[in-house]
Amino acid sequence: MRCTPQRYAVMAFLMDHARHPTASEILEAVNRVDPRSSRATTYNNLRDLVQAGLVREVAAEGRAARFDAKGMRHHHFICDRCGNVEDVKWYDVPKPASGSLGKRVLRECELIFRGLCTKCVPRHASRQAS
Amino acid sequence: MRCTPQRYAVMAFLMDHARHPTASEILEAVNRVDPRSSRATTYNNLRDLVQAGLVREVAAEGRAARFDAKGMRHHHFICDRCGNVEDVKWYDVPKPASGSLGKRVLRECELIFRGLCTKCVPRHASRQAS
DNA sequence: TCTCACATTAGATATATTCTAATTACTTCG
DNA sequence: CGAAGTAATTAGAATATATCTAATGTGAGA
Repeated sequence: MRCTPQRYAVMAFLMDHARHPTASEILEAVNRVDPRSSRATTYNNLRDLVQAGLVREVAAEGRAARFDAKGMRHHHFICDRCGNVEDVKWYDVPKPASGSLGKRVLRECELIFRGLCTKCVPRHASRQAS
Repeated sequence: MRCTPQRYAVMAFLMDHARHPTASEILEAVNRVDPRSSRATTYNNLRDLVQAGLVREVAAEGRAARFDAKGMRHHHFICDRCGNVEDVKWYDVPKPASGSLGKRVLRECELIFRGLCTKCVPRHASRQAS
């Protein structure tokens, strides 16, 4: 895999932003600076980077896929209210009772926390303002 | 919230199928039997059921949202190869070190395992056939 | 029965992603 | 350097997914 400017820009952006941007956000951000990159290229590059193991696609419910430079391992916190995905410091997780996984081969596991993020906690009592 | 035939059909289908179907799959399945239900209704009902706490939207990477009747709690196993989402018997997970969550309010947490599902293990060594 | 709030519907629209076919750029070889 | 082959990029079309709209249907209580 070559290191093209577009590919590099995608990777660089992901390394800089722990915010788990969507493909569109990445595309937009990359295009603000560099040789205009097209939608297709951004999606292609994201796919390639995921395949190469440099980037991870984050599991979340939202409609748009979110991405994450595979740096330090971490768990994820998803806010019930604003939908933001944030990182939570990694700690080891106990494996499931032997047997519950059957013949499956386990590669990794990750925790997903749900609740209210720091920004949304103060508004806890109030209804969804929007 | 009334119990309409369409809503009931959605719920019934989800209770019957631990397979985490997508909205389209639910729509299609429901329409095979009952008074034809429309896309909009299915999406509306899924949204209502999620809000009512009867159904959960599953966190996975795929493009289409997947749903899950909120029966017994369980974790999820996502196959690297075929993308299927399967249930894993629930067990309690240690809370993160106090402090890593900051001011956030934790509501629940769930584990996501990744690896190869029973069907895909035998083909482990081989390349992706498709 | 009448009425009103809630449900449903078809289809249009919006959003997200992938595909296609043509072009461009890098690398290797002469 | 220049030709040729391969990979990358591109614009826009096509597809998939989700939501919206406005009209219509339905059921419970007055």
